Amino acid sequence: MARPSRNVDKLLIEAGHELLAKTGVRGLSIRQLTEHAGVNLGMFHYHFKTKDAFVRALLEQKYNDMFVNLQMKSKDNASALENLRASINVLASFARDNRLLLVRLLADAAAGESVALDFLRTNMPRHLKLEISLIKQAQQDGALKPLPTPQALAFLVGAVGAPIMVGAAMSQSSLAPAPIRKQLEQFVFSDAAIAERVDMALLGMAAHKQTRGRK
Amino acid sequence: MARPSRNVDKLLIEAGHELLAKTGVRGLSIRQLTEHAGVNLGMFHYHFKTKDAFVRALLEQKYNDMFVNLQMKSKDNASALENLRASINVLASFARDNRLLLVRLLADAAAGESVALDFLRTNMPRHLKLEISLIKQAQQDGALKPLPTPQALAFLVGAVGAPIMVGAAMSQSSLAPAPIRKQLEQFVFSDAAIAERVDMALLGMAAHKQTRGRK
DNA sequence: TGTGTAATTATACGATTGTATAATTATTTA
DNA sequence: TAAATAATTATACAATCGTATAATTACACA
Repeated sequence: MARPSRNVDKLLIEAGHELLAKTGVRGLSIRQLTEHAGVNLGMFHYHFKTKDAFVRALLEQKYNDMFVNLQMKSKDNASALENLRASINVLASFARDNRLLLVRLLADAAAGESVALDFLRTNMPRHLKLEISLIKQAQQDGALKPLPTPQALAFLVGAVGAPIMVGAAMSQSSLAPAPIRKQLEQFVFSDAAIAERVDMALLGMAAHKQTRGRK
Repeated sequence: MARPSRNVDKLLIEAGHELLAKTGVRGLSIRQLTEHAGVNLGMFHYHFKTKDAFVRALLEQKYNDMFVNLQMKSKDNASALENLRASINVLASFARDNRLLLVRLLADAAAGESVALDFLRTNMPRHLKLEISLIKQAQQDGALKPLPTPQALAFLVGAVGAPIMVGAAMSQSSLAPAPIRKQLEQFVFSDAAIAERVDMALLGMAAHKQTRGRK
């Protein structure tokens, strides 16, 4: 190496993390990025060549940072239902902590952004695998009533996770005034609120002696 | 009027509805739009001036088309809980029927698109007002356990609605393979699946003699 | 039949985008 | 000290974007 690097690639990555959470993939402009990082425009192409490659690197790094701490270990001595409860709680707290990026990622994916779609396609199934098997196990145990897996998973994840995503989107888009945000923090984002939703969802999915008629 | 109109404005609106559901606000290009409508580029400015105005017109019209059929009438002789159950079912079926546009709208809003945000800010509260009051009423009746309103509403809407939105996004983005889509149709989108989720959610929120400890 | 006028066309402007590259700088090493 | 070379700069290109407008067309009506 002839000339020592000023590590502008790291500056770019850093700025990228800040901006991506605010603008999403499509809204992220390279010039805005380099300006924010205090770096020459040409350096972007020098290090990353294309925007897609950059965002990929960004997501990959964030993914590694985030998911290192997400080790889910089931206890063999506990029931499938209790393992599921614990697992969903961990997953939801994790989603809460990284809600800004997750909301962006989902929004980008919904908008058809291929980088975001690829990322989700590659990484999401891995993290839902455990939950799916626990749901099936708990159903076999008779602790949860037999539901089609897509329905069961969607219900559980929706009931617990959707409030987090919607809350995050509302907070960031100023769709909610300041006082509402405080309420969100306490009643939707807190560990207690998450645990409460998990309990309610599992209670709703529980096997009951008598199915309630609808309507 | 000197020269008879060929009604290109209606062609544009029609093409707009088709494209908006696929591309979102940001991804919608005027040239792509006029091309799709088989119309000269200049006609766009002639009729709508700006993209924002066009999208506003698009959403307004869609809104009128959609929400005409969404008349929610509570029955006085039924309990608040049963009124809530019926109301959520109607709302969810409605979301299911218009899921393509709704997903786009949410994604655009999450991306900070001001037209989408304005639309949601203006129209969403009106439709949730009834549900909020019914939740409070059912809680006073002792049918639902006392939860903070944001938590109760988010849980209910998330549990019932999130599966629809996620399913729609997955179907459209080819994030789900074809066989999975068939499953979605049956186990997530159907009236029966919706009703099942509503029942489960309300069951989870119900007042129970003894609160289950968590963990 | 000719005139007024609304609808339509072709074209252009300026801004912004992602990407690319030749020239210059600053350092290591021989 | 000179040569080699990685890092950095300034600048440019082609495409696309939303928006705008002068010129042309086609019809209603007097």
